[in-house]
Amino acid sequence: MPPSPLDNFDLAILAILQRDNRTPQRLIGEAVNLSAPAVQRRIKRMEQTGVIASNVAIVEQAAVGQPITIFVEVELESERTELIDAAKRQFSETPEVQQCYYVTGEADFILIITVADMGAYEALTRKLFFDSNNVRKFRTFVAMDRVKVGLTVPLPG
Amino acid sequence: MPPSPLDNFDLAILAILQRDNRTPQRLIGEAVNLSAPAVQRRIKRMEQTGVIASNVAIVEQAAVGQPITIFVEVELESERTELIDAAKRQFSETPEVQQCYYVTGEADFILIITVADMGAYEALTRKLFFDSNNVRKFRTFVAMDRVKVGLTVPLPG
DNA sequence: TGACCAAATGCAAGTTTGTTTCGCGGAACA
DNA sequence: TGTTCCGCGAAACAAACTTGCATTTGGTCA
Repeated sequence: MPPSPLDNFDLAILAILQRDNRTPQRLIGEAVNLSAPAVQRRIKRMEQTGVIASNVAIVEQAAVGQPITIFVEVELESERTELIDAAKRQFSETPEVQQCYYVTGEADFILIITVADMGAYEALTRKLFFDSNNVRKFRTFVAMDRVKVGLTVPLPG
Repeated sequence: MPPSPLDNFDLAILAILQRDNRTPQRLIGEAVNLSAPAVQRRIKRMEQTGVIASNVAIVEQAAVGQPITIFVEVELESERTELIDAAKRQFSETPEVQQCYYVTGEADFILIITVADMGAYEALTRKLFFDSNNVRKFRTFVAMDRVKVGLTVPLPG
């Protein structure tokens, strides 16, 4: 069964939910010219097929005492599959690692880290990088301005 | 007016909403030992004070034809304030630029870009970097695996 | 210590929103 | 032309959210 394609109604609904997923279905319906139940069915289907991965509240990190965002490019010593997987697992399990990508190019991983202060970051580098004997080197970038943040995907239409 | 501090109830509520912001307030109340209206009032307050920045649906980018994620480190020619601001503005306005950070270190900006294919990325580089006469150089990393993605903030407690 | 005030709570009623059911109509197909 | 299959809208229904109010809690000051 091919994942049922999305039509323009679905895309229009997604565009709204991506901005505010608590918009009442009635209003969504008015915006896209559909009845509320029709909107509801489409949302449900997109949730079940994984088009909508989740519904979450975005927390302002400064308000919960984690104002600092840091990027790290990590380069490993060995790229043996099992070591890569071990690294993925460790990064995934670390709460301060907000995002982790395995990439091509001059680095192997790119991490986005959220911490309270530089001391916390320093402690984290020890745990994640120095205590690992598979990290060749890492480069740190400290965010001065989170110019644009989100997981919004550009939608056709 | 100092931003009213968050107590353990608030943090517990945030932890839940960060995972699923459509959890019924009744269930949140049971989880944190509070009545539903109390939960509702706390959520409302955190929304008004900006602790909760927004409520959004997370869209699976592959499902909407944008399967490729790319990192770019951008280094500018000049760091004059007004040129920095112009760059911030342009990156912010570009839908394919999902995230943009102004950073310290060997680069000035780090971008996370979402595109349909490498052709789209190539076109975007032309528009964003080559057509700009203030970009000294940029380095590209293509994500092979989005190991961990989200905007979840680690919460104390 | 004791009285007062502010803030937050729980309960219950009222309102909005979300969900299911049902019958209808159009498109694809034989 | 008749049949089947989907998806729609209207209405009924269920669930969640919201508000008002009396009460409790915690802290301050005489």
